[in-house]
Amino acid sequence: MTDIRRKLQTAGLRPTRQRVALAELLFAKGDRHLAAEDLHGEAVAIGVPVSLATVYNTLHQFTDAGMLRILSVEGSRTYFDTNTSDHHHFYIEEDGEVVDVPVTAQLKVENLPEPPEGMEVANIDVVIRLRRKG
Amino acid sequence: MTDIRRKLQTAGLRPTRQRVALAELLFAKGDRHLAAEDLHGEAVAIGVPVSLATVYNTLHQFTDAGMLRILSVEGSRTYFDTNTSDHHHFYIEEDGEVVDVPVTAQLKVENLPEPPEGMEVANIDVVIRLRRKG
DNA sequence: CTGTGTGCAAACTCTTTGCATAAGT
DNA sequence: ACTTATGCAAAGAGTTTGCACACAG
Repeated sequence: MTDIRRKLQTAGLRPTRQRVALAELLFAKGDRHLAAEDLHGEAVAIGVPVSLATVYNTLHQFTDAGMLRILSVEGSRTYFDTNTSDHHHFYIEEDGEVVDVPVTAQLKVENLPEPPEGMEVANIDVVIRLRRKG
Repeated sequence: MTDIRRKLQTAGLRPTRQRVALAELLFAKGDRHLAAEDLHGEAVAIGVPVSLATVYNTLHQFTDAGMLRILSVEGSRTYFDTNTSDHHHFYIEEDGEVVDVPVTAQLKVENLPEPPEGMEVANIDVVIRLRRKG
């Protein structure tokens, strides 16, 4: 609670009603991947009538502050990930659902190539696309 | 030429003027990643006045036929990849540009986790996001 | 001929923006 | 008070769709 307010302060963001509420939703229950509309729905559901535009603003501010990451998955919607450390994802096309690869899997990427001149690696996304067996 | 027509036939697609022209653009020069508007621009540039809607239709038909793949990169635009085999990408955020990781890099993904019950791996996308060194 | 493909324009979805109002310090 | 955040509604980008006309087999 107060640590959420502190977290926001540190990021240079005023701990407004909306931002605190959204941050609580995002960071209370471990790793989450969600789109703006999902978060908006949750906020409204618990009686925090924030606007969708503010949810978008807030998600981007949190991303700029390093509190969230944007997932590399195709599709029209942008997914934000509350886990900003290096980890990887299953992606189920049919449902557009994203699931963490369990850390216990110890998935490793080997022989990482040299990036082109003047570039450095920002991060690595591994997306394992799944389809229903049949 | 005729092999492109055959390729289309095999996929159950009539080799129409537009589809042949688009297929030639796509598959003539090795691996390419492009968005619908890019391909549309190229077609118009060489005097094949195909409509954007047809380019979208065609790209999806080719994808369904396994001739193209959709890339897992975030962002508003959908990128299609003419290389459908397992290979990986650099993604330069600032430019929205996608570059193949050279095959010589021999990048390997190890300890691939078990997919959840009833699921199988369709493919694996590794996106190495780059930023300008500074 | 018959059925599929194409093109246009309109519709749609997700996201961003401008500006007046509200809230934080 | 002063400044930044919020909300609304409108605009924007990319993509999809419906339907009349055109073309391939």
